[in-house]
Parts: sequence; C-alpha cells; structure tokens
Amino acid sequence: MLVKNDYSFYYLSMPKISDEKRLARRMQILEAAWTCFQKQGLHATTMADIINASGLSAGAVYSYFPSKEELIHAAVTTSLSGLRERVVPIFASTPPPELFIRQISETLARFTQREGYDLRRLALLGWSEAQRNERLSATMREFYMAFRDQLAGVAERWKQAGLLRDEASPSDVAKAVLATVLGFVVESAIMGDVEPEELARGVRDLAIRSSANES
Amino acid sequence: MLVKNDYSFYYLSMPKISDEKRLARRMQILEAAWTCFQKQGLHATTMADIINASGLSAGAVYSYFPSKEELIHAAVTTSLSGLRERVVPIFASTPPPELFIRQISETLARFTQREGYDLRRLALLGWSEAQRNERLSATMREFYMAFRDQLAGVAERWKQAGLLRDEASPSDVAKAVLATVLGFVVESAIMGDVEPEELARGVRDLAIRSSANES
Amino acid sequence: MLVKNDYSFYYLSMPKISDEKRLARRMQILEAAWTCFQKQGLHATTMADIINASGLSAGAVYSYFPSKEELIHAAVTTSLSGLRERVVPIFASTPPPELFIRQISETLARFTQREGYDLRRLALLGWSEAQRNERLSATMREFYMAFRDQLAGVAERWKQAGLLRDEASPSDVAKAVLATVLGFVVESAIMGDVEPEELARGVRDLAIRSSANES
Amino acid sequence: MLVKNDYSFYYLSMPKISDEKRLARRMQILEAAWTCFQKQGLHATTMADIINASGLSAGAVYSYFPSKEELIHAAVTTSLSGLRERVVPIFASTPPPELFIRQISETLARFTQREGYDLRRLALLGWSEAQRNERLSATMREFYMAFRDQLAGVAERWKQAGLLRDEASPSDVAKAVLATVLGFVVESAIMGDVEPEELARGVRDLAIRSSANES
DNA sequence: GATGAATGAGTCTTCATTCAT
DNA sequence: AATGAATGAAGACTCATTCAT
Repeated sequence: MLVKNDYSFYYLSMPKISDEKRLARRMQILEAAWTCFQKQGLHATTMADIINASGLSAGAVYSYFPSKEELIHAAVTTSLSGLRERVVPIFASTPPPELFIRQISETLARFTQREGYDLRRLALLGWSEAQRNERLSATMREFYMAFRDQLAGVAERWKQAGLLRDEASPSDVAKAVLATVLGFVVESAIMGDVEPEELARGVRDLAIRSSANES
Repeated sequence: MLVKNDYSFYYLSMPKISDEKRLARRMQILEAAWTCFQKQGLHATTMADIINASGLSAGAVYSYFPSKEELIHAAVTTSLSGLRERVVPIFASTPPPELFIRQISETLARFTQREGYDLRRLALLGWSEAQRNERLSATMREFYMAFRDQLAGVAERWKQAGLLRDEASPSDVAKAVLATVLGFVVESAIMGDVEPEELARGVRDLAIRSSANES
Repeated sequence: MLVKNDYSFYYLSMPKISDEKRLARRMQILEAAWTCFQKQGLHATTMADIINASGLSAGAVYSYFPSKEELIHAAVTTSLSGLRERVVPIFASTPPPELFIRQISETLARFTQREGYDLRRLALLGWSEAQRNERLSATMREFYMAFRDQLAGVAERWKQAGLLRDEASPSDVAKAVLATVLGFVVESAIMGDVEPEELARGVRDLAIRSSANES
Repeated sequence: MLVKNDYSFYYLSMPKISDEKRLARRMQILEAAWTCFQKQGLHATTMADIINASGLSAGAVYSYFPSKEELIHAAVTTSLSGLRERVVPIFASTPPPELFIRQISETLARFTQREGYDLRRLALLGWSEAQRNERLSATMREFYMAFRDQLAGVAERWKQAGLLRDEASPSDVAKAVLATVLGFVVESAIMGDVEPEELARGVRDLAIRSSANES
C-alpha cells in the first residue's frame, strides 16, 4: 500500500528503539518493581509506586507489561532465572555436601547485595502469590522441579564418590537438600540471624550423630 | 441525630453475651478467614468474603476484629499457637533426629487435614505479609525464636545422649533443623510431592555419609 | 447458627431498607443517568457524572447497578417499558390510521416533557449502542418485534373495518407504520421541527393520491 | 535535542506529496474508520484501532485528521455526501410515490454492500453523536433540511401531476416521506428483516384505505 | 448488641495526542 | 514527511470501614 520513499531505508535501518534499549527499559521497570515489592509486598505496591520508582510514565510501563499481574510474574520469574544462572556452576563443580549447601545458601544470600534486591524476600512473596495464581504456581513448580532434578544428579555423584552410603536414595536426598535450602531462605528472611556457614555446620553436625546412631 | 431512640433502654438492659459465646464467634470468624485466605490469599480476600463465609454481619465481625489487619494478625498467630500445642509433646519426648524430623513434619502436614485448613499454605501467606508488617514480623520472629530455642535444647540432649558428636553446636543444629522443617513447608506447599518420611530419610542419608567422610 | 435474640423480631420486622425505598433509589439513579445521557451521550457520560447527579456515592450507585453497561441497559430498557405502557391504550382503541399515527407520535413526543427526559434522544442513543452490544440489541429487537406484531394486529383490524384495501398485507403495513413512527423520532430529534399533526397529515396526503393512482 | 540532524536538509528537499495521493490516503483512513466504527461504535473505537486498520502510522493519520472528533465528523459527512450523489438521480426522475420510496430505500440499503460498509449503521452512530456534538448536529440538520427541500419539490411535482390531492401540503408530505425513509434505516438496522419492497408496499397499502376513507 | 447500606479515597488501566528522531 | 514510543489525565470500579436504625 505504501509507496516506499527513497529514503525509507533510512528509517528502516534506524528502528525507533533498539532491542537493547527495550531490554534496558524492561529491566529498569523490573528493578523498580523489585524495590517496591520488597518494601511493601506484592499487593500493597501500587502500579503508581512502580511507575514513580521507574521514572517512566504509566503508559510506558504498561507498554512493557500489560498488567500488574504480568509484571509480578515477570518480577518473580526473572528473579528465578537470575538465580539459576548463579547456581549452575555450583552444580557443575559438585562439592561435597557441606560445602555444597554452604555455597548454595551463600549464593541465595549474596544475590541480594549484588543486585540491590533481596532474592529471599522476593521468594517469600512469590510463594505466597503462587497460592492463588495458577500460572505463577506452575512456573515455580517447574523451576523447582528442575532444580531438584539437578540436585538428584548431584546426590548420585556423591553416592558414586562414596560420600553417601549405598542405600541412599538420591531422590530423597534431593528433597531434603531442597528443603534445607528453601528453609534457609525463610529462616534468614524472617529471623535475619542465620549465616550460610551456620547452616552448613548444623547440617554436618546433625549428620555426624548418624554414624554413632547407625553403627 | 442525637435524639435517643425510644428503645435505647433496651440495649442497656441487654445481658452481655457470654465469654464462651464470644470465643465461639471469634473462632467462627477465624475459620471463615482461614478458608478465604487459603483460597484467595491475604489481600485478594475482601472483608466481604470473610463476612459472608462467617455467616455474620459486617458489624458483628468488626466487633470482634477492629480491622482487617487485626484479623490477619489473629489468623496467623492463632494458627501458630495451634501448631505450638501440637509440637510440645514431640519436644518433650525428644526422639532421635530422624524420627524427630519426621514427627515434626508430619504434624505440619497433618495439621492441615484435621482443622480443614492447610497450615503450610497459611504459613507462606504469613511470611509474605510479615515482610511489610512489622508487628506480624515481630510476633513470628518471637515464635520461631522460641521454637529454635526448644530445638537447641533438643540438640543439647541429643549431644548428651551421644547422638551428636561432642563438637556439635546445638545452636547451629537448631538452625539447620528449623531450616529443614520450614523448607518442608515450602517444598510441600509448592511442589506437593514431599512426604515426611522422604524428608526424614533424605536427611538421614545425607547425614550418614558424614560418618564415612569424617572418620 | 445465630441464636435469635428476644428482640430479633424487632429487626426482622424493620428491614434495613424497604423494597419501595430500593425502587425509589433505583429510579433516582436512572433519572440521573437519563439526564446525563441525554446531555452528553452514553459514552461521554462518566459514572462520576451520574453519581454526582444522583446525589449518591459511587458505592451506592454500584450497589444498584454493577457496571456502567448494566446501567445503560437499564436506562434504555426501562425507558422502553415506560413507552410500552403508554402505547397500549392506543393499540386497544385502534383509531383509524391517521389518528393512530398522530397519537403514537404524540406519545413519543409528549413522553419527553412529562418525565423530564426526552425519549426520542434516548432512543437514538440506544440504537447506536445496540450496534455494538448484542444484549441490548436483542432486547430492543424483541421489543420492536412485539410492537410490530401489535401493529400488524391493528392493521388487520383496519382491514376488517374496510380502512385498508383487501389485498393489503398487515405485515407490510406494520413495517411501514413502524418505520414512519421511528422515523418521526429521528426527524424530530435531529431537525426539531416536526409535529405529530404534520406527520399524520403528510402520511394522509401521501396516501390520498393513491386513491387517484389506483383507481 | 536542538542539534539539527545531518539529514534535516533531506526533508526540506523532499517533494510534496501529490494531491491525488493525499486524497487517496484520506480515503484509506476514512475507510478504516468506517470499518472500525461499524464494528465497535464511535467511542469504543480507539485511534489505535483506526491507525492499525489503515496501515498508516499515528503521525500520518493525525496529519490528515487533527483529532478524533474531526475524523468522526469527516466519516459521517463524507458518508452523507456519498448518499447525496446517489439520491440526486432519483430526485431528478421523480417516479411516483411508491416507486420513489422503494428506490430511495434501496439506495440506502444497497449503499452498504457496494462500499463495504453499512450506511444505515453509520447513520445510527452519527445521529447519536449529533446529540452531543453541535457541529455535527448542524451539519446533519443542514443535510437533511436540503434533502427535505428536495422532497418538498418532488411532492409539488407529484401534486401537479395529480398524484396528490390538491389540498396536500408538500411540506407535510416531505416530512412524512423523510420520516418513512429514516425509519426504514432504523428498522432495517435494528430488526434486519425489512426489505425496500415491503416498505413501499406497506406505504401503498396504508394509503389506499384513504380513498375509501375520504370519499 | 446487631445490621447492612452507604461512603469515597484509592486502584488499575486506557487512549488521544505529541514530538524527537 | 513519517514514525511510533511516550505521556498523563481521566475513567470505571472496589472495598475497608462506619453508623443510623
């Protein structure tokens, strides 16, 4: 329909906004959202709060995230993705249990300072929201399932390395390790007085008794 | 407006409602609130929802709980108290670690069916709310602190019974056990596929290796 | 559940708000809506306009009409019902065509002053809205269909009275009369210079020629 | 921001778009608008809808129509002009009443299919909008006034041809015919079951009785 | 004590229009 | 001329809480 202007290539080669810029804006909004969510919770945070914090206009924010729900979803899942990236190398190196637990929980705790937001607090908000949001629930379930599968792989390797007794079920161990790690998130978010080393030592010390117990 | 109604004496001569009745009404409202909160979350539940579910009138509900926040607080803390009652005997009997963890998590999971509401889901809601509600946060912190103190006592006894090695820190063990148990709440609420026995076995299996490892 | 108080009959016999009162409130809102709709059209009228005009609060208005669409629907259909009531006696008396058309159009035009709103203008708004609102469209179609059926009955009686020639199709006559009457609504709303008598005379004069024409 | 782009000279040297092209673009936009308006009504149609449907950019559309109101005005009045063109030959040939009414209403109904939009539905939208838009109202009034003047001329000629009795008022006949025709628009748009022939027959049949009646 | 209708500030979201590129 | 991202003032609707009866 449109007759091409001779200089139309000019425009075409200069997209209104580059993909990087779009992504940067998205992150700008997500970061504003993270900040607000952590301060006030998911529902007490108004879109106006996020809009102000982002420095953009309402329309601009809505052009990136079509609804508050979408923004919540993105805030939670993007956060999860960020976590995954940081955790992968730990899985790869497969340190022995104590160290492993310490490294995972350090990542969980450190994630915080680095990004200027607290993954642990956000996690609590996300779990709560997942209770009434099937989509978010499914996404999280999927994420934790994959995480636990990785954990089972780690347990298997521990077993092969003689770090776990032969009868140990990697699946059960994975469930226990996941619980310990998620519990660390809760405990440190609520109580604020748990260090990764303490957790790791506690797990080790809890373990030791078993030798006596079992023998 | 200031004219007294002809039947105003009526009110004054009315006998006060009995304390039992008051308590029953309170529970009736709390139960309605629990049901709604679990279905829709804390903030998506409206007072109207709770009022309808309770079968009382708005005014009646407000005469028991002066605000939604108060009701949320009561719903969460009452739930916590209920949990405490059930957990006390386990502390008292102090079974060995594996069994202990299994019993605690069974209580957490069973609590659900008995009362017709899921303590685990409510816990997630409460943790989330505590992020933005200092009062609730303080109450919870206090509760979990007491719980952890009890746990440290248990660990101490385990140590004395030779179930933990001598260098074990009861405080660290308490932190690890609390994390495990809280993590069980999260994992089973989100994933829905974790049984207390699996958790206990996983902890044991994770533990056992240490005997080999350490010796 | 609720133990009845000795004076509960007191309350029960004094419903919070009587049906009459509810109906009066509904009319109060509808009248405010009619006024606003006519002044500004359906969509340019905001709920705030209607709320202000009604003298009630937003919540009160919404407790009677759960959405703007519902209010529009009620405004249009209530108006239609009012018209039906006024038109029934004319159908019953079945005056000859000219007079009939004059009486119907007089009713249409007079409706206005009596109720303080202009049925004709509201009709235009309703027709327009029906283009994009299937529910409203269906309601209107039904109304006009019934109206036209009545008209066909009238035409049949005219025929039997020898006021229409034997070959006349009551159905076609009904369609023509309905068109004339609806057209009167449009013409008088847009031009503002058409009187029922003029319309009736015009129809008659247009008609008369036919005698010459046909003979 | 104030720095001139390197290619700013580019714009200045650009040849103006030809008038034909401008006109074609205008029609392209108007056609998009008609389509949207009919589907969704005047107010539920957003500028974005029209912009998308037109295949142009927001800026382009706004360079042809400086506001939505202007676009609505143009959509309605252009439509009216189109109708006028088609109706002129009928006025010129001045067929007898029945045939005249059939031809006019056929034009109204056929207009639809030919242009891919329904003049009748657009008319309803325009009438409704005219209630709150004095400018549109004036334009329409003027158009219908001219139409009615033409109709009066036709009636005069009918009279001279002996098709109307001597006492007939051309002005009243014009009002009646206009009403019938406008009513056809409403009836066929709302009910969807009226054919031009039926209308013409109905008018004729309604007429005949008068011969008996009057004689 | 009990009722539930009423309140109105506060929410999310839309969309006509502009303007830097 | 053309583009389309950005703006931000509205608008529809909700809901915790009150208070006249």
